[in-house]
Amino acid sequence: MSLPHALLGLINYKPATGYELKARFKQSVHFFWNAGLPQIYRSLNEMKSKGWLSLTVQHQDGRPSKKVYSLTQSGREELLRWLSEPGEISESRHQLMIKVFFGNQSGTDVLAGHIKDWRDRHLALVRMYETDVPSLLERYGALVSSRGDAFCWGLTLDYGKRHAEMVVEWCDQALKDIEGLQQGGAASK
Amino acid sequence: MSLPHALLGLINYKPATGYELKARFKQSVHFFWNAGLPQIYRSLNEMKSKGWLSLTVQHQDGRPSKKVYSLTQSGREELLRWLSEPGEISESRHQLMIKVFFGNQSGTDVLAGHIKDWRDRHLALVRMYETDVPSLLERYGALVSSRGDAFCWGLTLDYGKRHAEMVVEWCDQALKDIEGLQQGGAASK
DNA sequence: TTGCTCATGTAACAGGTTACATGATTAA
DNA sequence: TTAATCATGTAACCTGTTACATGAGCAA
Repeated sequence: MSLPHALLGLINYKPATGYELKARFKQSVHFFWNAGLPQIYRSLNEMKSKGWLSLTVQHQDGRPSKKVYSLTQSGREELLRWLSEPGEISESRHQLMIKVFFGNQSGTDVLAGHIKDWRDRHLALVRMYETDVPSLLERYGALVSSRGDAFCWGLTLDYGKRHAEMVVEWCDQALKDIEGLQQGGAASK
Repeated sequence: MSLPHALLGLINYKPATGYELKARFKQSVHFFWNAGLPQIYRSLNEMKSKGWLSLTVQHQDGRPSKKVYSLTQSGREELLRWLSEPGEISESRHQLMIKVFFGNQSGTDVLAGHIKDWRDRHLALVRMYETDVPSLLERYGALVSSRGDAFCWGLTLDYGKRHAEMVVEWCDQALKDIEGLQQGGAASK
């Protein structure tokens, strides 16, 4: 369980409603984690009942009321406790790698098609990391920024970029290898 | 939903029981996907009721009977259909990156500790990809192997290794940056 | 007038994990 | 005699997704 802690971290920058939190996810950590609104609302309720959050209702004219959540002392403690805890090994469920693993059953043409797709998507991601994302982080950073925050966000950004680049390189090599296999020699029993 | 398809792929090499499939997962795709026994048994039942699998019960002396599943024609078709389908973008839920993102809230010492841990684990993974895993794949490959299968398995192996190497490199850079931040300049507002 | 943004949620379902239950064989 | 391996599963629970429900304001 970890979504509640991600929410604690975001709310700790600045109190927020569930709806706003959804948007903050999109602007910040959504490359590494995302969450739907129903799940956010559900989590906020649980967190409140654990005493991690306090709630202020803001009435608005002509719009639904806002439920603005803030961290309580106990919420702040829980966040720090979790952040200090050694992380669990994250399980990646990697659909494409399964398809690659069984690639001999689908045939190398199908396989090469998937890999080309994947390469394109990750190349686009690399571009995004280079152009769109920094400005996004900057805009988001403007809300609450300290130099330390910006530094940490930069680290995750760098990770995402390296990851996407690694994938592109792997795809290139794999496509070369497949070509070699198709031309070079018989690839059956 | 994709576990059933991974199971189809494994059974297609050779008929198997639920228990054996769990072991095969461990020997083959478990870097990219894993599954518990309850889930495997549940999936096998569903797959059978969809007509993808046929079942033979093998009685054994002094041991519980085996339920050996094989692919039906319809199962083979479903597997090929799924393998040809373009893959969904896999959502990685990356706990450590969340902790990095909020690293300024926990402090750079805690953060550096996590990253060191992670570096160690991935360095161990790199070593494993270099030594243990190839022999594992070979042993597994001996069961059913064709050159094409071995080739595809090698591709996933290469991906895993590249990934682990990339993580180690990122960790090294991040640790350097953190050090620089701690020495170089004030890291507050 | 069509669709987007703001703002709340509920209900049902799908997928994955953990705990519980059984019981024989075999190697340390 | 203790623990691991073989072999089956059920029940409960946690998490995440999708579909449904409401309703005002505003821009194209």
